[in-house]
Amino acid sequence: MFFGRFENGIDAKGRISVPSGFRSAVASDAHHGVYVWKSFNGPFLEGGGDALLAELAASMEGASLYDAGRNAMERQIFGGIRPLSFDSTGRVTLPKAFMDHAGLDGRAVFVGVLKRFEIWSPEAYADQEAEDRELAFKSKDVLKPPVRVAAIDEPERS
Amino acid sequence: MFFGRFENGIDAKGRISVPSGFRSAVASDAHHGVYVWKSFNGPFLEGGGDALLAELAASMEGASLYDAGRNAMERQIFGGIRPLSFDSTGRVTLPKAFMDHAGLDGRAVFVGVLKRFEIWSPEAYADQEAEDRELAFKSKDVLKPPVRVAAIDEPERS
DNA sequence: TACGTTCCCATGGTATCCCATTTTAACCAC
DNA sequence: GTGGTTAAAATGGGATACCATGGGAACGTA
Repeated sequence: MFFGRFENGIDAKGRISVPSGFRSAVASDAHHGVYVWKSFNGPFLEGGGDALLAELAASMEGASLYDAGRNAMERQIFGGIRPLSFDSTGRVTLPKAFMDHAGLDGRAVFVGVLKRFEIWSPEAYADQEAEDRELAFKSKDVLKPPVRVAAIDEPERS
Repeated sequence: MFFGRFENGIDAKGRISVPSGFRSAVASDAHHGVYVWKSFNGPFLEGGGDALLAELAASMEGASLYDAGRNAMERQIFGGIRPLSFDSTGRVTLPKAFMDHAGLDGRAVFVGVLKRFEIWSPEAYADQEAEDRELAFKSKDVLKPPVRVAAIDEPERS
């Protein structure tokens, strides 16, 4: 499970430390690292561990094998997934294309959303957050979370 | 289940003893600790155990994985949650950002509210309590609680 | 040769762990 | 009820390990 917001630096080689809490969330996986892809939902990256891949595969089961939408989504998601390995200090190297997609430059924000996590540029995340606040408020009756959504603040350095 | 009011100290490292009754409430959880987040509802923290987390996660089910409202709410809620682990004596260390949100400085009040608990600064809690007492009194006929609301007293040292 | 990628080691800061002490609460005997 | 004994809880501080980050060496490829 991935929790919390953390902002870390990206060095000249494209390396970034994965927050330690995120690392321990995938510590028992066969793959010593995380799977990351360009979100087709916006200018950010998504990622997760072995468990997430299984869930994504399962969520495709509903549609027919040759449904056009399913195939498009499969290509988008699975075709674009890159397994990134941790180095000895827990960093991964982001492919340049990923950084371009998310507009990353120097720093990045990790956001844990249980089974997944997202990687945003600090600027894009600030914008998205404002939108999220409104959307979450509108959706609160549909999703009925046990806590009320009202205010949000800065991600912290990990 | 979390019950009672307890006031404990926060040391220079940001550590605070979780009341032993609260610890035993999550003793059987997989996570040896509690999940805490900044309340969306005021200047205090909220927390709970695995059971509460499962309830939060369940409230997200039903919407498509990429429903915009769900995504927004996931980022807002889970992005703000931090799992805090107990040390060998049952303390957790509060992130600085959390202490700022709740205005904590030196001491804090734990309030058990069944599935959840709240963490207040003693001053903010005193204010809130005065308000609560009045509100609870006004609402007693509307809500028809099975127990009578009459008097409230000091939080005890745990 | 020039460049990119992958290891490897070094460092400063922070948080975690461990041990010791104090305080509080619970229990028992009288 | 009183006093004393014991166990549990809360607190304090120092040592240690971990985290995030920077840079260099080795390797492969264009």
